[in-house]
Amino acid sequence: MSTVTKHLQSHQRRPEARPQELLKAALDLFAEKGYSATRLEDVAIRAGVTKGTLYIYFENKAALFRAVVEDGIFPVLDKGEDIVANFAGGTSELLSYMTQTWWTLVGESKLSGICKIMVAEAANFPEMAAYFHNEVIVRGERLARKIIETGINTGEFRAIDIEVAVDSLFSPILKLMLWRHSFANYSQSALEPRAYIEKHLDIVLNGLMAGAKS
Amino acid sequence: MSTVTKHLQSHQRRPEARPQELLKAALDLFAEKGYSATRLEDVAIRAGVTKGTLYIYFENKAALFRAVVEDGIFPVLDKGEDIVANFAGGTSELLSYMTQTWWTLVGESKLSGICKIMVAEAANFPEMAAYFHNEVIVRGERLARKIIETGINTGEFRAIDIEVAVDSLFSPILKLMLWRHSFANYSQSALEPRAYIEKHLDIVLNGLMAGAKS
DNA sequence: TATTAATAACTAACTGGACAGTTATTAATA
DNA sequence: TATTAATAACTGTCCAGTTAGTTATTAATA
Repeated sequence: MSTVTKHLQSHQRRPEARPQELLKAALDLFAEKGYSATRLEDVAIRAGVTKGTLYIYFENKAALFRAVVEDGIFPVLDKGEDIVANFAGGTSELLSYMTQTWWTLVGESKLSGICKIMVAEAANFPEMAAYFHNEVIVRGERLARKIIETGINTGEFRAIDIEVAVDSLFSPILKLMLWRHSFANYSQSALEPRAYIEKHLDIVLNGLMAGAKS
Repeated sequence: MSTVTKHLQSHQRRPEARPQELLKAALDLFAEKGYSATRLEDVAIRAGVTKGTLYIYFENKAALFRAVVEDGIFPVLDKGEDIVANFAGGTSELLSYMTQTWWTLVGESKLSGICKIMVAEAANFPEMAAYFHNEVIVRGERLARKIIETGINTGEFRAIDIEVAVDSLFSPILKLMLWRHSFANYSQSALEPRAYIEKHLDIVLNGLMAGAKS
């Protein structure tokens, strides 16, 4: 065992850039493989460093994951809250705009993988699950509720159960995100996500029954 | 290291009962922890045997999981196909009956955990994912399609996109199943699943818009 | 401006625990 | 007594987290 090890390569030192590069690599791998199956060594290699370096910037695997969530999802929620607070048009238009924006910023991006991870690993990492639930899900649901409440208050929507309406509207988009990271290669859909979302909104807004309006 | 080991206990030999007991124990643990995080030793112990015995009855972990799926879900799909083939009433009633039956047989049972596992691990176990997709998801979707096609043909439903309608109707139930095994402890719903499902069907059948019928 | 001392970014190699799968041995049962 | 269910102890591998050692970079001093 040679204690005198040759270090053949010289390594750039860029302490400002490392955290973001590690977060990007981590998001890629977490989204692809899930939490447990992602190896920190792979994350490090993808970011162009070794595992030891990763531990300089992040305390442990859980802290890295938390940082990925905060870095990726919080800005999207901020944006969503901003849109809802400032939107001028009708509630149906807001719903359509919000879901399409969500799809662009989350569904299409690697962030949609976070959602799969949380469903998958919540039972094994209760602390992580509680954090994600409180910081992301609750916040997202509050946003959705607000939209539907507005629709009911303006008389645009019927006075249905808001909790259920939130899920009737957003569960298919959740499914779309989950499928992208699970069965995408096996289930070939005839539709693009954006068209799918529009058709879905049409169904939920206007109903399946013949004789329902427009 | 004593090669001469004392075997203090005497062990019952019940080769007929073992497989079912192992399947039951495996379903419990898979549903609770997921696929990777479930240890075969724990499955064996819960079934009252040791790990070596498990390997007498199942070739490996993947084979055990496959057996759990076949043993648990195939009978439910059989039953679903039977119901659809023989139902007499209207399509809305059939939808309601099917979703409630599904909830009783799958949602409420440990089987709902299988769904979570597949979403979670599909990317890491492509063979398992392909199998599950072809044998369970495709079969379930075919069933759902048939119901909606019937509704359109009888004039009960509008001529909407069937693929989208299937998801508009069933995604919230999927969400209910996934949540049961992930965020259940954090998100307290005001509604029981059965009431939730009825309200959801009301929304999708009749629409969210004010002025849509009944 | 050239030299050198201090700092900390970074690496490579290690540790320890976990777990899928194997096997030699024991003992129940037909 | 022959068969085989069942066990206990093992092997090999994987991986999060640690640490001892190396070197790029900064800045103080000559």
